[in-house]
Amino acid sequence: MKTQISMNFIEELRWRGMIHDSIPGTEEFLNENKVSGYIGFDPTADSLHVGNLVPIMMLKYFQQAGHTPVALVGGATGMVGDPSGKSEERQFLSEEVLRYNQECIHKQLTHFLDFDPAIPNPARMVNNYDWFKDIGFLQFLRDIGKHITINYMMAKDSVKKRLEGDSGISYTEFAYQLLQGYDFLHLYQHEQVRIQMGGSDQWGNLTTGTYLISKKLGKEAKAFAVTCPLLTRADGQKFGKSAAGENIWLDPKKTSPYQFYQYWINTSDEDAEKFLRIFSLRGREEQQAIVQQHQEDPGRRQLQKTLAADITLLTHGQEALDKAIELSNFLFSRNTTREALQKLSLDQWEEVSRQSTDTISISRSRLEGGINIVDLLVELGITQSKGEARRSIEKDRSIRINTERWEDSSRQLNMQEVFHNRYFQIQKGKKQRFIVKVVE
RNA sequence: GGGGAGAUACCGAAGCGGUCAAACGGGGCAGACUGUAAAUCUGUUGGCUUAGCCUUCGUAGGUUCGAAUCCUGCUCUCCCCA
Repeated sequence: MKTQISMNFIEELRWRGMIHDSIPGTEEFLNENKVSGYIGFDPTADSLHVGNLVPIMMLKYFQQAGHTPVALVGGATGMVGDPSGKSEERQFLSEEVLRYNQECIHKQLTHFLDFDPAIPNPARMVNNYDWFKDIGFLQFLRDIGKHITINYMMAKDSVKKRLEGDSGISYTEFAYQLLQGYDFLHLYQHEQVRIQMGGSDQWGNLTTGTYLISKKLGKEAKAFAVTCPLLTRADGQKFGKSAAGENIWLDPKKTSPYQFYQYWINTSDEDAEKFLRIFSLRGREEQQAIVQQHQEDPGRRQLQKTLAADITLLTHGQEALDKAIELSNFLFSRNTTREALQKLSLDQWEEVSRQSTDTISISRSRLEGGINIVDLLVELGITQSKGEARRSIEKDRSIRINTERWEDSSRQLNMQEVFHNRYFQIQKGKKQRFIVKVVE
């Protein structure tokens, strides 16, 4: 991963549409100094998800601009809970779970940031538990609490909303901003960090940090902050969630590269250009050319394909990307007919099934005597109930076996549909494709 | 502590003794049109051994030939007064 292109970081973010707010003077300061900057990640799950990708890309561009990115995992703050954007008090996670999650997140970040100590600005990873674990409550009150007034803390939007709301806010979450502010101060003093970045919902927390630094270290101490807008989708759905509302994870075990690729390929025209700007490492001119191509021939969906390929490459690597594309082409190509499936070798089927976590299995004994199609669809979880299965077949006419429409809900399916004694395909509608593996 | 309103399917919301598996809207799924876009139009959306049967209208009982609808206890939510 080569990341040594020097550029104006803020300018870069600007054309990519990634600036929501920044402290005055940030651009000049970054142009004159190569510094360290950080973003915090919550260790609330054992994988990052697509929603975390925006801050990750910020760090990526930060590093490309010659600065040093620091990823902070909130081992301590994660134990407390950020009230920003939350209407209710958060549940605690155990220390053990948090630690495991931190490790996983660290691993994932290495895909995006260059941690190689041989380069001048290798990325670093810190965990705020390391400096919080030894601080006593009294010490914290004297060192930090003294510098910030309650008035200041209550003026924050995140706090105000909760004070107005019904469920209130606990002292713990109220104090959260002090913890995050202290993070910045600590990193400022010990890691030469001069800027904190984050989503626009973090603005209040970031400014508490810069405020604390100036209070504690004096006016000469220069600290900056930049936030990016929260990503939205034109259709109003949450960005980074599947139709079912589940997160799209970066962990290939949770969301397969194929599914990941499919998430992006399904991006609407309206969103694709915006997303490409944020997530694609391609430069401005190149992106403009792609957008133009797309406008000339939208049917080719060059924009979505580029978007999906670029992000999948970055997240999962070349090999996984190639396979995701291959599988997508195979499953969605018009040329794929029953005959084409029949021609596939067993190895090819193995390959296809390995890539897709939409692969489901059924035991040979269930199939050999013939199984009712309705029972099969329910057993495989393709439909929720037999009623739905019948509706899909007879009313919607949306079930296809090995690309051919299945018309009769009472007809039995048997080993004749199974290729190489092992695999066959089921489609429900236009977008749901399943590889079924016959197991012993 | 006193008074009032309410809890209906994935969500919102009608229904106020039979014709209610429950109007309508949203969401979901599917079909048509397309480009695995968007918009639009259409169908569908508790389960089953489907001319029928079973389970659902906060929860437990009761009244009735018959209850989502009436009565009682319980739980929870919201509002007003203190």
